[in-house]
Amino acid sequence: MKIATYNVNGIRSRMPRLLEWLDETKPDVVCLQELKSAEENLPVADIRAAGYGAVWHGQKGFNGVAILARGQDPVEIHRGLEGEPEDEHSRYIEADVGGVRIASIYLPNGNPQPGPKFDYKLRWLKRLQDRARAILAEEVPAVLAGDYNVIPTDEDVFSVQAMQNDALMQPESRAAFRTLCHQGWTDAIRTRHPVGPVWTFWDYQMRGWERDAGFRIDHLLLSPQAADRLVDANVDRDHRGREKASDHAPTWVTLRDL
DNA sequence: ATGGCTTTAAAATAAAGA
Repeated sequence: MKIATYNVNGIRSRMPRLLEWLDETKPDVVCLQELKSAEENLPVADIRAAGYGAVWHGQKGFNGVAILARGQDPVEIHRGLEGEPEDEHSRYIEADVGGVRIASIYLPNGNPQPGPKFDYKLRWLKRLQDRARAILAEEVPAVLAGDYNVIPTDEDVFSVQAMQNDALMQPESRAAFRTLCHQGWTDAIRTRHPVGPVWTFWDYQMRGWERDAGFRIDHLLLSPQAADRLVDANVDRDHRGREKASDHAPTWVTLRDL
């Protein structure tokens, strides 16, 4: 079972790339982020025509997450995170697909820091920890996949100096991500690629792709029951270099079938 | 320091991203 996460940076603008990637790589499950589309404008029919059922959590203008499943309809379990009722950002959706619990996550960016956006990011991380703990208690195979907007370590960024004041790599952001992992989650990419750069994002600005100036912020965290089945994990880097590409590349894990 | 891109929303610029 191949499970991928892909921050598309605007799904309507990215449809040619997304359909091409689905056709070439045929993932079983896809977690999308940054749909940037109101519910009524989502390309539901085009995705279904490509052979994927889906659950969607859209929002006009920005944010927005979805879970796609090849040849079946994901069964929605949860949408949004508890703990902040006034929070209307579409950043979390969770579903069951073929016996695996899947969450599609778009964590707040948090810039500029310090400031209210950074405070929101840290509160959101705390709320995610609470939900993740509840999922672990179910003792099921589960994958928390998405754009975490956290650079976990200095090895995960092209230049520590260039990014030192960025919300993505502040000690508080990293500590919260570490606390989440230490609940019992396995970082699939780092498990399969223990050292060296494995970028998932390259900035449109300052020729980020051409200079290979990237960082690793898209993560797939596996519950113990999923980690036991880990076969491989990687990034579809070449898709970042294509015409009209997202600034993120698709990132994926394969799990052994039961 | 702010962002030299890119997308969305909406009708010219502004917000947001990371």
